[in-house]
Amino acid sequence: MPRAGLSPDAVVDAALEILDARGSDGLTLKAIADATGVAAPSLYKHVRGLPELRRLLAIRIINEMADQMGSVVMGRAGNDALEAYLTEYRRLASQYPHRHALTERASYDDPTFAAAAERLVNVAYAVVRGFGLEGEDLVHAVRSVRAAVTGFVSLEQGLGYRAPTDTDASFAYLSRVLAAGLRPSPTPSTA
Amino acid sequence: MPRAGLSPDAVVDAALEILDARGSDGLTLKAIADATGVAAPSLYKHVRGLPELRRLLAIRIINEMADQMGSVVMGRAGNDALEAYLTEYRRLASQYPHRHALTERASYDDPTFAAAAERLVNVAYAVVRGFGLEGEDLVHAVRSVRAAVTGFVSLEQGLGYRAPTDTDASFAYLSRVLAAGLRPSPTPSTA
DNA sequence: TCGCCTCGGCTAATCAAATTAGCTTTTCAG
DNA sequence: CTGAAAAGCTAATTTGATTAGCCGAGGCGA
Repeated sequence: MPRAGLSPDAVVDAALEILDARGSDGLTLKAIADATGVAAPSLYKHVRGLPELRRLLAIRIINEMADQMGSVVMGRAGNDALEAYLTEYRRLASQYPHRHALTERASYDDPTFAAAAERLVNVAYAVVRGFGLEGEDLVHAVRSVRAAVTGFVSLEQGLGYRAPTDTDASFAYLSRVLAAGLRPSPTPSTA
Repeated sequence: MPRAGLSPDAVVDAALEILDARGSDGLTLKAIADATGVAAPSLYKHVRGLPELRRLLAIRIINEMADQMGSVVMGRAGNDALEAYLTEYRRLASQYPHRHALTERASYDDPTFAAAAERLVNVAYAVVRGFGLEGEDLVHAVRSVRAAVTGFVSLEQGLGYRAPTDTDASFAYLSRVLAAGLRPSPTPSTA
């Protein structure tokens, strides 16, 4: 029997496909084993177990997001960049809803994960910095923007928005609120 | 052998305690059975299965949230109400992080669930309406506020905020951005 | 009060998935 | 060419969900 030629990365590849196709509940070692043409226990040669695999998967997803978000934002500034950031974030989340779900509540201690998360967050910093914010306000603004967009996506994917009102319009509204809020002068900073 | 005197409600009671204490992963029928002094299969006399139980639990949690949020907001208006709404939402989520997590991605078709969700959303409507918004803008604004606050809470609970910057201050910042954004006149509505 | 029927609980059994143990066979460095 | 580590495998265990089918408790009408 020839070897399957697996590797931690290959396992994560397969896991990602299964996550996209069957969701978080469908992401089982059994399913991954079948998909890679290997017996379930063999996966342990590449990955410590399911929790570890989920962690690796989250890292992969976040890194890919960072790449994608970074490339979309690049070459833009100010409102244009913010708009692109928000839109692309939402687009990604709706294209890969299960990735977003897996990622959303991820909270790992591990440094590799932290590094990936930092890359992603840095895109937001780049965008928000373009609004002339600095210091603490910059941090607050980044957190606010990320909170708003991730929250919107979660609600949109969950049951969130039942009213017949157009969701795109709501997103545009939120974008305007954020854009307006990020102007350094009037609103924030002074309570 | 005396009866345990269970009921669907009692099962949900026990489930809620276990959820709070051990988190979503710890929420197993086995654990609930032990906690209620009954054998696991007996639970099926009250609940269709784990998925059903989770649904009932989500309904319970959302209804309780609606009660609590409603009572906190009552008697307040405008910025004061918004502030109270946001603060209480965040407080609840941090007091019961696992409830928030269970609830966040809940998406059930069932009408009872929809009713509970509507009660909760209505609190937000009450708050936002105080800013003089109507029609579509009202819906957009409610969605924006809910997105922002749930997103903030999720990020805060996940790994979200690693920077040393004070999280309370960030939340206050977000609150200001929202309050400013809800003024009907300038910002939104016209793109 | 008595007898019956339903309901709530139980035990036994099945199934699925994770995980562990221990064996075998590639593979590839030397 | 050889030996050890790596990568698979099968067998076995564990845990939890769920199903099947049995049985007593107890409330209620006659």
